[in-house]
Amino acid sequence: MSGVTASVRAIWKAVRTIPRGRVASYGEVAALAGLPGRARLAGHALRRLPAGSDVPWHRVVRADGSIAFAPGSEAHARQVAALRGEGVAVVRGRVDREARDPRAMLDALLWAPPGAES
DNA sequence: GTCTTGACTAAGC
DNA sequence: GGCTTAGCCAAGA
Repeated sequence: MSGVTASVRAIWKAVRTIPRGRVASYGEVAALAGLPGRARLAGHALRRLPAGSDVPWHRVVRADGSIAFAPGSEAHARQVAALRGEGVAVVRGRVDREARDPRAMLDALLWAPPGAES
């Protein structure tokens, strides 16, 4: 359809499963998309993301919870603002631990894998 | 067709 | 906490 590969679309779909007020790392998103270890692919998928899409890309951060964009950049500020708007605390360019608590990994399994919702 | 770059990660120092 | 190395895949030149 849009020239993007199925893998990229799988990433987008996975990002949409991230619950509001919660964040996921690129690696988690890739795993959710059925592509474990392809974290870098997740980054490309988001970069390929068309403007105005319904994909909450701002909920995707690095493995350590830091924003992938360079601090001070417009994209960085926009992501921080979007996260805060959902109740996610962002300090020094990193999301608060609460949003990426290890226990949240259990929730990841409850996010319902593709095709399991409702 | 090959080479480089990139919104990454894990491991080692 | 930081920097470097190696591995991964896709898009652009």
